[in-house]
Amino acid sequence: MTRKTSLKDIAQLVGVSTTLVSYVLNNQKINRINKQVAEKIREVARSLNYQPNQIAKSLKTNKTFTLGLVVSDISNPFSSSLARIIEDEADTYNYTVLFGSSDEKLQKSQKLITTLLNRQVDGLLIAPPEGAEPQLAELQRQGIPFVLIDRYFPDLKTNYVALDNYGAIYTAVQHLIDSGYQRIGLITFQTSLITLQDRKQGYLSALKDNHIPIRKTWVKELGIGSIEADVRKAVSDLTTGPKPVDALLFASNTLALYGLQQLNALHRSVPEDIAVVSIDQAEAYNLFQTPITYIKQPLLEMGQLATKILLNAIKKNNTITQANLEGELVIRDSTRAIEKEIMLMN
Amino acid sequence: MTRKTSLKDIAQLVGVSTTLVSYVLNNQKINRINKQVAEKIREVARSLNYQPNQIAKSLKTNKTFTLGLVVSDISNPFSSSLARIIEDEADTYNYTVLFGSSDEKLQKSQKLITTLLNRQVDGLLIAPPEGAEPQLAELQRQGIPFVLIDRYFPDLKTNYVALDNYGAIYTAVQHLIDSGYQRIGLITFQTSLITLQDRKQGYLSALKDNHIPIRKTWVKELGIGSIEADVRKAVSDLTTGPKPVDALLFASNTLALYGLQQLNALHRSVPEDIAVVSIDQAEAYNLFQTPITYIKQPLLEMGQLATKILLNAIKKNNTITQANLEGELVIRDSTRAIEKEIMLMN
DNA sequence: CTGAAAGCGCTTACAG
DNA sequence: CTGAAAGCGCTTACAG
Repeated sequence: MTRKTSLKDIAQLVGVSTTLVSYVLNNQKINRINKQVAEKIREVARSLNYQPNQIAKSLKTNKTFTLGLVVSDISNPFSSSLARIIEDEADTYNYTVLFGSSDEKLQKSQKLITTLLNRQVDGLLIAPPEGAEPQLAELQRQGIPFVLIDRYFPDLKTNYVALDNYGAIYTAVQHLIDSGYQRIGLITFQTSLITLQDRKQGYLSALKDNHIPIRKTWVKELGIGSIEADVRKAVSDLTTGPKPVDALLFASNTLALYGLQQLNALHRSVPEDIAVVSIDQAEAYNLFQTPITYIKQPLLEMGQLATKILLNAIKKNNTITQANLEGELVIRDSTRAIEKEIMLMN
Repeated sequence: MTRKTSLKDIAQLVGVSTTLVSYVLNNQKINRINKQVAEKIREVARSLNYQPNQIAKSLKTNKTFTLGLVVSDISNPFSSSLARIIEDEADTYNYTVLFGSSDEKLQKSQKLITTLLNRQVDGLLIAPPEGAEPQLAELQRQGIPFVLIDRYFPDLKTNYVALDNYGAIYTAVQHLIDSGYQRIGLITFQTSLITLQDRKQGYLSALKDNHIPIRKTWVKELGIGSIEADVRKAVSDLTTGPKPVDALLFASNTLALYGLQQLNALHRSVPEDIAVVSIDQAEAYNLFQTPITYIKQPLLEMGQLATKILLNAIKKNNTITQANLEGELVIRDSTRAIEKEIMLMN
């Protein structure tokens, strides 16, 4: 690689000090500098196609204009959509984004954080896996600016931006009930993460408030082992037998994707045989036999707000911001009110 | 942020020079160094939780162990899947990935490349937009290591890893013909990019080799304006009228996603009314009324190979590698052979 | 076996 | 209005 031109090259060509070149190209103390000299410097810089070495700049200024993004898996549509929004927002402030996937593993998450910090990112956006409290507490202790996205820990006083999970699911279940569904199953992950816990809680509260007795068998909490097989089995279990559920709530897009496939495989009609609600939008829902009612996450707001909070934190603004944004229930055909046999029998 | 511990801190505490500390922590000249001193240095480093400042290291060594990834849009499943594979492969060699989305725009692509280079990435992985030849030629002139992914330019002697687009589509069309389809429509983008040109060429050649006359109206080349509306119109045009096509080939996952929705809207049965083949896998295809036959891109091989080639190029290996990888035609129900009325009429 | 010193490419307080 | 000099945190050729 041919050596890039440096401040020194320009200084020598113009016959001035690097100090002056630096000031001019950074538009500093510009009113004190001889106009002709400044113009000459700019001209030479242009002709040599000067590009500042950010690394050198960073070493001196202790700022890299780089953000670290730790998601669960960048190939998941939720993560990649968020990544795109963060990229755009960061770009507005001349920041670039380094990313990594933790695969919901504590160790990978820790390794990523360390790597990103060694690369001197100015701050971190993190979707932390279950049990990440100690890692995050350590970051806090070190005074490193970070914002959690999608997930957070109630015991940790950190910046975060997440969905109002409780409210979103509550609304969805209420909508199902209002549409005449009473036997509502929930397929979710088995995890202590507040995100999923709140979703379950929203479901339970909505049932309770509507005086619908809660049945343990209606809630399927899946491990992170063989998701596809587990979802398929859960769907079969819930929709088969003498008293199948009449509605199904999926607590994530991955769960919904596999669950809907299983409903296809079982030749269930939606919503005639069973109503369906999912969380997270996915292009895929549009290809299903029936358009799916879903809870739309405010991804744009989430990504932009998280980035803004982080940039503020980097600027030593020490307020803590915690945001639980409202989801939007997008009602489509999969939760249409159905004349129920059970009603006809009454 | 509390100041991080530096080499100097360790040196002072142990009572040696930073030179020695640097050697020990980098396992250099280790056989010449006093074992006890080395052990002491390691111990202190550990106790202070020393983390080297990569920025300082980079400035000196001129290596950042960072790769720049320029995709069209990180939120597109094709890009994000590739990003994930590249991330994992890069991580194997202790590299981290900076990413950016060009949105198929020359100017954004150029700006991204400049930004990434200013951040001193060791090399670039680029999915270039149409017309990027001059940008890339300039990179070549500067001796900057890079590898193109998914797209490339025949006139440019650069590293690239892409699909054998011609072969993949040829195989798909042959498969359609073998299944009894004769009136095959192609929906693609209007672009000079070889990727899409080869796809069209594969389609045309397969028809020709099978002595099926080529009809211009069967090929819809869409601009990048309002994709969804254009796809829907193209699908309607091709499947309506006195002589509709009996099979439809989508040249990208986005096209397929919208096209399939339109087939749903038009109440067309697949494959009874019309057969469908798409390129790129997408989870979505599984939710469609009929599982879709598609050309599976070898994403894993593509991402890994591209990363390996780039890392080799960074190590001053000057061979140029150009790879057109084979796609795999995954045959499913959407191209099942159908008893055709037209055949019955014979 | 060990260390003083130069230098990577910048920024910036200070002096004139 | 301008420049010499120090320094960011490392690495490494060189000398002893």
